[in-house]
Amino acid sequence: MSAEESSSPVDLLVNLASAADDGGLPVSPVQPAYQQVASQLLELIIKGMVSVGERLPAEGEMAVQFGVSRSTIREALRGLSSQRLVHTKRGVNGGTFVAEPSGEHVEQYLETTIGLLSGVEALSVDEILEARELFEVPAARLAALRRDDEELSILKETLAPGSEADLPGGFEGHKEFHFGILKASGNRLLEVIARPVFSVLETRFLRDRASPDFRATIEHDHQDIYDAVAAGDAEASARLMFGHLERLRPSYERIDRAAHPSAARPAVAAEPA
Amino acid sequence: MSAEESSSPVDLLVNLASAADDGGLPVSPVQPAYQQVASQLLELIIKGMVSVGERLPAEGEMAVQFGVSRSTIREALRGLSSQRLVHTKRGVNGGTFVAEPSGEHVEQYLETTIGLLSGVEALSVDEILEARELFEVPAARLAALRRDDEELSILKETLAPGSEADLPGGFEGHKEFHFGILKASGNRLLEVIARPVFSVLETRFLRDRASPDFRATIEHDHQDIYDAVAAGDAEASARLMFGHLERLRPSYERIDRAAHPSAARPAVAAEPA
DNA sequence: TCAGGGTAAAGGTCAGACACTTGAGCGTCA
DNA sequence: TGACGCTCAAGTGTCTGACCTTTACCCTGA
Repeated sequence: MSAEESSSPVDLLVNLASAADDGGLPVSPVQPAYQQVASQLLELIIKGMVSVGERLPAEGEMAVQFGVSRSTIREALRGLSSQRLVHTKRGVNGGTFVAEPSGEHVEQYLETTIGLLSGVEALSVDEILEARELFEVPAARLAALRRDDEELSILKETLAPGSEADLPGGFEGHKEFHFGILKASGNRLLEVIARPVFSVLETRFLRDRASPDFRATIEHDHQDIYDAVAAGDAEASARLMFGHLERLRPSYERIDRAAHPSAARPAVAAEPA
Repeated sequence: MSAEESSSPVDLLVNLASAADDGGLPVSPVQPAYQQVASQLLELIIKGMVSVGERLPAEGEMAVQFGVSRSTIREALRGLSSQRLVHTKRGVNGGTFVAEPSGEHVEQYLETTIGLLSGVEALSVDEILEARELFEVPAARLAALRRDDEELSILKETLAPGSEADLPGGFEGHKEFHFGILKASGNRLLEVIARPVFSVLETRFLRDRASPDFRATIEHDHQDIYDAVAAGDAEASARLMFGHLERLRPSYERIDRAAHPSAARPAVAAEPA
């Protein structure tokens, strides 16, 4: 209850007047101490005042500096570490370190959250499907223009027939192919964002696992897209990807019909050209 | 260190054999108890075994059920609450509640993380810029097709000349215009993802605030785009948005030149048609 | 030189206590 | 009858202080 005295022997304390955001109706007077501590540490990280890999003071030291107990510091730290902003190590030379941000963590978070958003009113399957097309069609275009030999050979691997046939539904190859396209697009932000969107659709909204001949269709599509990407034909890649996704669409639809009888806005996606 | 006895008087405990992911080199034998607890609670939430708004048992009760101390439970809870998966309330009828997932939280998280990713090797400004075009150009197209009257009038507001002229750089209107387009696109996932991408560019990579005549150019662009959206001309909207973003590009570039001398891959963005 | 044990720093966990918040119930008084 | 206010209890917030566990480093001895 007293992060007031920022006497900071170490130069960590910021004590930004936390009267910041009254986000609406419930005018909560003060934040819990652990939140204030977390906010201040977050500020330090975001503003780059502590750099990646750097060690924060020991929990006990921070407790003294912030004028709170070690438990409070630890609760603040848990929050940050669950956002992958810091990580802790035990033992001598252990401590709390500013984490190197990684795309994987973002993907993980997005997959969880998009899944949850789709569980409430906040997001319909149609929107996720549309977003997927918005991301993957340009990705295919970019992949055709930028893929290097290694990316291409990795992509080719995912086409290998039967190699994963034993997997439930045989959709692992499907997944890897699309991830390969995203990777070959050469835009890591696009990759980081599109992968969880794809994953949510696969893991949460795919009821009817592929029938044999539908699966053959998919594999045929993949082969065509691969050929276009390999040939460096951007527009063909985009067009084929669009066709592919449109063919897949019925497999995903009809899931949230009941739960979300939203006003069906016209489905106009990213048809290339 | 003993979340073993899932005797669950309440039907909450899942005790999924947490031997899951050895994520690489450091083969840590066991996870800390607070992480195990957090994982199990996360599982409950993701799988929908506890529904949105529902109250979890009191901290003390959970401590008994999981066979750990209340501090451990609280640390686990801090992690979940910092991911906005739960929130706590004090007082009678207080407790820990499964949070309603909201797009705002995702945006907040994405803005932070994309910013951090761009601070290390993981993401270049070019990639962010490209992603922005990938998102906003289709958004303009969709906005032209779907915008309703309210969205249109809100969008019009952001064009009001001089109303925000006092703001630093006068870029608030700029921001609101682009957010308005995203909203009018009618795809909430696209909106949630594109907004933080925009924000990162604005807040972290915009050094030279607009000169007066450059600002005039921007406002002119916005007016044109608005007209196209209002007219329902999808392709014109997309084309104009593309041109607009290309005109803005130089303002963002040249920031990470030194830090990221990455192999400049050909910049081929989402030119419409 | 190298293996082994000791050591100390730092996080992980626990138990118990008290403070603060807040809704609900109850009673009093106008 | 209704509004105000008091009290109570449940539950989170915070603190204290202790002990355990992990682990890099150092020192010793073969």
